[in-house]
Amino acid sequence: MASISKSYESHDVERRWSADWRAADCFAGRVNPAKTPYTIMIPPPNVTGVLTMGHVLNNTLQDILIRRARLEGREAMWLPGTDHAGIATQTVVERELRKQKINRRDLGREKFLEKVWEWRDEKGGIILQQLQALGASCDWDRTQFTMDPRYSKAVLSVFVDLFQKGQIYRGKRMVNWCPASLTALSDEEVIMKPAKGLLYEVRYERVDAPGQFITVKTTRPETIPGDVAIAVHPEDPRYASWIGKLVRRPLGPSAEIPIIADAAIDREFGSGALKVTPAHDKVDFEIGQRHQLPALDVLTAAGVLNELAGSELAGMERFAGRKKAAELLKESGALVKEEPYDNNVGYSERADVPIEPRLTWQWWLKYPQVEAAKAVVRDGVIRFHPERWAKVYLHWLENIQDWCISRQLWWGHRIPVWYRKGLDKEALTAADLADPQKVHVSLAGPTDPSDWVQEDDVLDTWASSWLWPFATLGWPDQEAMAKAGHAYFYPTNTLVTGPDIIFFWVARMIMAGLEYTPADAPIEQRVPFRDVYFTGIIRDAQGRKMSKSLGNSPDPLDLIAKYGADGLRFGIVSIAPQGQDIRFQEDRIEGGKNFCNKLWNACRFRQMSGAMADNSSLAAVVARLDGPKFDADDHAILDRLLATTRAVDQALANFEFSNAVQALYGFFWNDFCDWYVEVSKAKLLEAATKDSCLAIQDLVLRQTLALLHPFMPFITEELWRLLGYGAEGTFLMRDVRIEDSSALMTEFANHGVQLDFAAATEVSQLKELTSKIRAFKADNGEAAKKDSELVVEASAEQWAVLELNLAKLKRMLGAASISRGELSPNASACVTACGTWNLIRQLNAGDAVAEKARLTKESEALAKHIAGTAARLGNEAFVSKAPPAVLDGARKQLADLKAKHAEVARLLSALG
RNA sequence: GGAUGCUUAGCUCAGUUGGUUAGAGCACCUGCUUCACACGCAGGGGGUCACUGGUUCGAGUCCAGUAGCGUCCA
Repeated sequence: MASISKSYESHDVERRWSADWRAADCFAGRVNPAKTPYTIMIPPPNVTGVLTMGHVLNNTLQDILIRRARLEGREAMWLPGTDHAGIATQTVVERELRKQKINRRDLGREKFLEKVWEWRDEKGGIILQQLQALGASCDWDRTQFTMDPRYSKAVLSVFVDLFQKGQIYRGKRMVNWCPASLTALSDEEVIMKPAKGLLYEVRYERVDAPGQFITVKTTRPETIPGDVAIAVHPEDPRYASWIGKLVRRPLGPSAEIPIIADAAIDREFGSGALKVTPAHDKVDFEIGQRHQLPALDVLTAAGVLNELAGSELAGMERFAGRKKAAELLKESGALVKEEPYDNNVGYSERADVPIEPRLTWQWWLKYPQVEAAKAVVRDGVIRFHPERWAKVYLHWLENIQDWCISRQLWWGHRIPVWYRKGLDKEALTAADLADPQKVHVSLAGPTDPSDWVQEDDVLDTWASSWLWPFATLGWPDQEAMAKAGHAYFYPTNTLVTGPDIIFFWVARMIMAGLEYTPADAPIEQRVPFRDVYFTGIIRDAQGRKMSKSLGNSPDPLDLIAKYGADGLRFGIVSIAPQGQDIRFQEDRIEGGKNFCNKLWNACRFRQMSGAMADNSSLAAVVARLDGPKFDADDHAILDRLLATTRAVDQALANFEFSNAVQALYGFFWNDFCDWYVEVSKAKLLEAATKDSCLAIQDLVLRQTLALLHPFMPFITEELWRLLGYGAEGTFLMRDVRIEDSSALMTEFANHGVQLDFAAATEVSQLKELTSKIRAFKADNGEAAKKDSELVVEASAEQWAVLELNLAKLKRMLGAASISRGELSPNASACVTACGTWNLIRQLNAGDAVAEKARLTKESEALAKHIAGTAARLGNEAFVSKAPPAVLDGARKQLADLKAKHAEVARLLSALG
């Protein structure tokens, strides 16, 4: 067997196991009716993406769930893939092409798409390799891409189906227009940002009464040429006589526009009058509709003022146009005032430019299954963790708006709609759209393609990823579904994602899942997942969101190089409390690495301590235990092992990942390494106790490695092999079944090992004694002294306990001897209370004075505490109302305190 | 404006149905190259639990309000 090196070197270990696991096909999920499946679909990262800290957290958690499920004997399947990310990818490739002085429009649609595919084949999906470096145990052979031909077919067939069901329609409506990407966006893709702008007060002169003006306030004077009316509230007395009159538009081609009355007007804002510009504002558009007003669009798609804006503004970019418009209004005297104004401006999520409300033809989806989608979350068929996100989800569904699913892009699923040649797309009526002679909608396309023109638009990316949980399993193709094991792996179990895409993705997947499963199937079979775990957002140390532009996001690959994948995983999980945002601090990752090293060295110590015996199975290790010869430490460490096993089980069942990590860390470092391994050093010197002690170490290490494996897969697999727990060709990650605490106890019982759970009390007393004596030695500058002569005052019973543990204590206390003594009144000696025992120590005169002061202080503190407890017990209300257990606790506490107080008094008097 | 989360040690955070003297990691101080580990060991200091009021025998924990920070929605 290879010996274990002095420190853990992650790089080689990770590379080696990555390769071995892949070669042995350890990640594959296969249909196996003898096992219960456990499925996770990865939230597909953008194909343009690179690994961020958010991905590290999210995917580590998924890998923990998947690896744990495997260890529990379930058929785990984690399906990976990438999202074609319409706008993002198209933007990246366009940028690349621009460097070569190539414009997408010059290239043409087909050639451009070829370029995108080339880019994707060459550079796309790097993130999947990065996930492999992190140790993600995805079933890589199942990797999916939302633009794969088969997946695309699923997307388009859903479009056709929903169209046929009447859920999809085409309409000319106000959309969020991105003037940079030249496409419509859904409401969810618009980010509201506070902006500092100017509010312009502009006056419009009455046509029939020159010299009389009505003023309005606007942030967008450049759209004045698009004004078609001024609106006031019908009950506003200030304007009662104005309604129906005409005013002159103060900018752009000269025009006279009416003053109209509309109840939607806010009388409190500005002068109570609103300029109505239906082409450039959603509210104005609605007012325009109510009053049959035209919409004058003064902007081009790219956000440049057009000829309708008038010769002075035409050709100007919208923000320059705004400035110019203000100047022109000033010159003509129409600008009354200009003041700073804070408001919220919608930005395009992708292009990060202000969006423009714009009237365009788009495809819209009336969401299916809205009520059912509410019910499954409300009724707990799907459980959100933390639960509070359910409220956010339900609120969105309550106020749901139709989804604009068309995008004016090339990269994406081209909408399977064909228009009869020669038809004016912009002039189609609802009847036209329903007429198969004029509009053809199908997967296959028309049989006479030359007579038709296909829709240019593609679908919103989310209109493909909302099918992810089942389209990745071959749906709707029966043969592909059978091959992928759809019937076995669907529905999936857990979704791990960020709350930022609860609307984009989670809600839509639930609706799609419900829509595309048989309505008569049990509801548990129709939802796409049962549990949704929402991670927190990783922020930098200052609490800012990590972003490329701020450059405040560490590169996870650098962190892997520095701390190891396991260190990174362990560290990030340890700082990821349930559902709270996370402030990233690199020292926590360093802590993860240090823990790896600790684990490594504890195993190294085991290897150096004695020959390896049969570790090949739990039964084999347990058979080596010599139960009847266990001392208190043996009982206690196994007791703690069982408790830790239970704590981890429970934490994982509740998605409390950081609690699981904390339980393992505390157990292994403090209970095992700092205490049990230290007491082992004496036990290993005795032939009588050596073998059983080594067996206990083997047992603890075995169980700890299994419990830790989901969190730190590489180092645990390596140590598993090095310590002989698994034979060549077998893997901890694939071939091992983790035991829960009751299985461990059964195994112990089978081999005649009966744990004494009371031993923990004795051990905690020994720990207190040890710690007190060490503190005493440290106080006296004897911390490193190896040959202290210690005298302990103890009753016969107490001494009997100490005697059993003398060898261990001597070693840990640096004592040449520990003997029993009695305190006699003598100014040069005193005792220190060490839990149940007292340490007698010799003092010189000066130290005696200090000791007296110390004891006096302690006595006073005790007296104060006693008074408090006594007062509590003296309170009749407390005695009559508190539960018996609490009452007993208080009484016992008082008795203990009094005993301690008396003891301190005795020591004081002994000091003279 | 509505919703929601947070405020506990110098920092980042735990603290499960209310119950002894509120915990961890890091940082800090002291000592130690002890035959697994200095990526370590031992010892130590450090907290009016944001504020105000209420409920209760008892509040970090429950309720109401206030302030500050954050997020989502409009």
